[in-house]
Amino acid sequence: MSAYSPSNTLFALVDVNNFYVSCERVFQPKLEEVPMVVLSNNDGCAVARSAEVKALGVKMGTPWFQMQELAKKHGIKACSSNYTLYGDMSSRVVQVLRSFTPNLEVYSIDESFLQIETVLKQYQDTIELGQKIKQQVKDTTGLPVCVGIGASKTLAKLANHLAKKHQQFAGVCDVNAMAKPELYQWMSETAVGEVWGIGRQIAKKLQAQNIQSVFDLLQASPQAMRQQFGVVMERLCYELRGTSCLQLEEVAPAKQQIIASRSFGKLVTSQVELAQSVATHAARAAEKLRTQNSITGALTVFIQTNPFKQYEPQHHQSITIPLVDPSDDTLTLTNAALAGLKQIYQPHFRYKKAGVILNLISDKPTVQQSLFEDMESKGKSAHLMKAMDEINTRFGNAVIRSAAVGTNGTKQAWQMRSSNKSPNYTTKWDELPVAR
DNA sequence: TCTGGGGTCCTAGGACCC
DNA sequence: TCTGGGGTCCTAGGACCC
Repeated sequence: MSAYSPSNTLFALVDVNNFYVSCERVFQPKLEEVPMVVLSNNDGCAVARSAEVKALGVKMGTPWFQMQELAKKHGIKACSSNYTLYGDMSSRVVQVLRSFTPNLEVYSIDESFLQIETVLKQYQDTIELGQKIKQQVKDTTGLPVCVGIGASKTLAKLANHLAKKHQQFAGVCDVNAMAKPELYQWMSETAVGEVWGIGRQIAKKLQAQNIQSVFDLLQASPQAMRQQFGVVMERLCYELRGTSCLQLEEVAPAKQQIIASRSFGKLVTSQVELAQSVATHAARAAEKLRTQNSITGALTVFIQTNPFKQYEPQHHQSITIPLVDPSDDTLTLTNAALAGLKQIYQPHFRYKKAGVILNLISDKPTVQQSLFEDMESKGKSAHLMKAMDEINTRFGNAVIRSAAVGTNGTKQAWQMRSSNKSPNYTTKWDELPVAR
């Protein structure tokens, strides 16, 4: 049996180009064509770049002070961020998209997935639909978007990337409608690190085994990828092959945590100053908590030194304070946070950041896995390999959570548990021949 | 001198119960 | 039949996303 069912679904990913920059330009048209960035809190670093600035090779997150020279040379303008404005623009975009289909997932502030196979019959083809969406968003909100279409979310993401990068798509790309050779060509020209879910670390490991392009990854065996990188990677491989594993999430799942944190404009050493900041964060977090009608059963406080100051002593400390009675009360949460701070604070360090995390109450089961390989390394391997073969032939691709082998002197027995992500084969004893 | 602020999921491993 | 650490909860931390 397989956890992955084939489907004929078609996803469209609609993504606003350079979202924060584009929002600023809607209200300041004179910034159109001007190379510009939007800066983070404290005007620390660039969190959005215009196309011109990207073309200059400026990376996401580049500190503003590091690009002074470049800015002077190319006339780069900088804006402080205005998240209220961006949030408002975001909901306007979503409103337009909903007029195309109710089957929509708001994935982030500037991206939505649409399930489009049912809408399609009103249009000549997917490209026409994509262009309509693009035009409609532009006319209504002033924001430029690109549309990527594919048989899975991951492919829709990839298509969106192609639409953004390559002029000839005119902002709309459907990898599902493409002939295979053409798709493979694009895939081999796209670095594996561009795939949704492949970050820096994994990309590095993949490249080390000569998986450089998206096409290379497509060729790799999902099972082998799972062994090395885990179940998320396996899912991703199937997604790339056009088997959809990630569903549209039309209703946003309840949040599991709420974070309120800030960097300091300058380094802080005194407990009093830290306490002021922690109290502010606790209050802000409590406010967020109440607006979504939840309560918290535990609260985490953390303080950190500046990781960029390599030669300064580093201190990352956090503590979780359980609340006897789950609460949403500002005073209760603030007091708990301050009590936590008292326990982790150490003088002599220069702190850069402080924050509060609320852990929301949920009935989600915890997931644990331990691997055969690990048990083997603990010296239980004598008969484990046999047991493993046995288990594999019987249960195929079940995710094994733990396994054990025992003996009564003449017979071997094994026990396994699967994870709760796959069919639950809980405890099961069986006999194996004794190995010698 | 100056380097964001949110989130998610998965895995490892300790502690305690039986 | 009845093997032997398994069951379960919790926390920390790494990887990813925008």
